Amino acid sequence: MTAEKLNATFFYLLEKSIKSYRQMAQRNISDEFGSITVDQLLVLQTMRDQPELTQQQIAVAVFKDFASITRIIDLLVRKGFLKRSDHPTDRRRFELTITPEGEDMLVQVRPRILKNRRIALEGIEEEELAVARKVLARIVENCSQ
Amino acid sequence: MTAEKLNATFFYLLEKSIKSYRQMAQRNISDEFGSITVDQLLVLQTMRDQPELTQQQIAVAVFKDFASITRIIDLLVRKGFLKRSDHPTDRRRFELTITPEGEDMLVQVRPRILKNRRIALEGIEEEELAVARKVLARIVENCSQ
DNA sequence: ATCATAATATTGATATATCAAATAATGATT
DNA sequence: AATCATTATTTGATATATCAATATTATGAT
Repeated sequence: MTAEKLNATFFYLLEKSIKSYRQMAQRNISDEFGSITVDQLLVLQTMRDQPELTQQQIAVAVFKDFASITRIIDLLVRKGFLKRSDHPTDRRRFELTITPEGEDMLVQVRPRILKNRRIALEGIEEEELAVARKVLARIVENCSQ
Repeated sequence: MTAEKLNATFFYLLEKSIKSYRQMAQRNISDEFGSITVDQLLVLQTMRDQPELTQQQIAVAVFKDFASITRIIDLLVRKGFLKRSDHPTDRRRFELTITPEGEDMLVQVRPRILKNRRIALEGIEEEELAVARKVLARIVENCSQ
C-alpha cells in the first residue's frame, strides 16, 4: 500500500474504533442503567472528582464545548442527578451539587465502565497500547497548533 | 500508573485525538472552501468512487447511520453538489449523480485533505503507525461482537 | 394474482458538536 | 461612581448520531 492509502486507512480506523467503542459502551450502559448517556456520566464523574471546577473548566477537562456542557448539565438536573443552586460569591455561576442519586449512579456504573474498557482492549499487548498512546498523543499535539 | 488508569488515559486520548484532528481538518477546509463539512465531503467522495452503492451501503462504507446519510445527501443536493433523479429500475431508490460542481469540489479539496493528514501524522514513525493501526483494528473487532 | 415479508429511504425525537450572538455579572480604570 | 473590557453562562442555528416509527416498493411463497 502507498503511504497515502495507509494514512487514509489510519484515520478511517481511528473514526471507526472510537465509534465502535462508544456504541458498545452505550449499549451496555443503556441495558443496565436505562436512559443515561456516557457523556452525561463523564460530566457527572468529573464534577464529583473535581467539585471546584467551573463549567468552562469542566468543558476543557472532558474536551467538550461550553454549550454542550450547559445542555448536559440541564439533562443531569432534570434527571435528578445534579442539583443547581445559587453560587455564594459569583452570581454568574451556579452551585452544582451531586444528589445522592447521582453519587449512587456513579458508584453503580463504575464496574460497567471498567468492563467496557477491558472488552475493548482484550488481546492487546501492553507495549502495543503504549505505542498507540504515544501516537495518539502526538496527533493531539500536531493538530492543536 | 495502574493498568486501570492507563486504560482510562488511552480512551481519553482516543477521543481527544479524533476530535483534535476533526477540528483541525474542518477549520482548514472551511477556511479554504467555505460552507461544506468533512462528513459531506466524505459522502460525496464515496459516491463518486463507488457510484453503484445504495444509500445504505454508503452508510456502511463511511460508518454512519442511515438517517444521517439521508440528511447529508439532502444538504449536498441543496448545495448543488449532487443531483437527485428517479431511479430507472427501483422506485424505492433515487439516482444520485454528482454535478460538475461536485466533481470540481472533490478535485480542489483533495490536496487539502492529504495535507491535513500529513500535519496530523507529522513526526510519527511508520512502525509506530502500524502498531497503532493494529491496536485500533483490534478494538473495532472487540467492540463489534 | 395475492399476500406476507424484506428492502430502501424518510421523518421525528432527543443528544451532542460547533459557532456566533446574547445576557449578565465581575473587575479594572479612570 | 460610571465606563469598559473580561468572564461565565446561556441560547439559537445548523450538522450529525441514534433509535423508533412510517411509507413505499420489491420480492418470494403460495
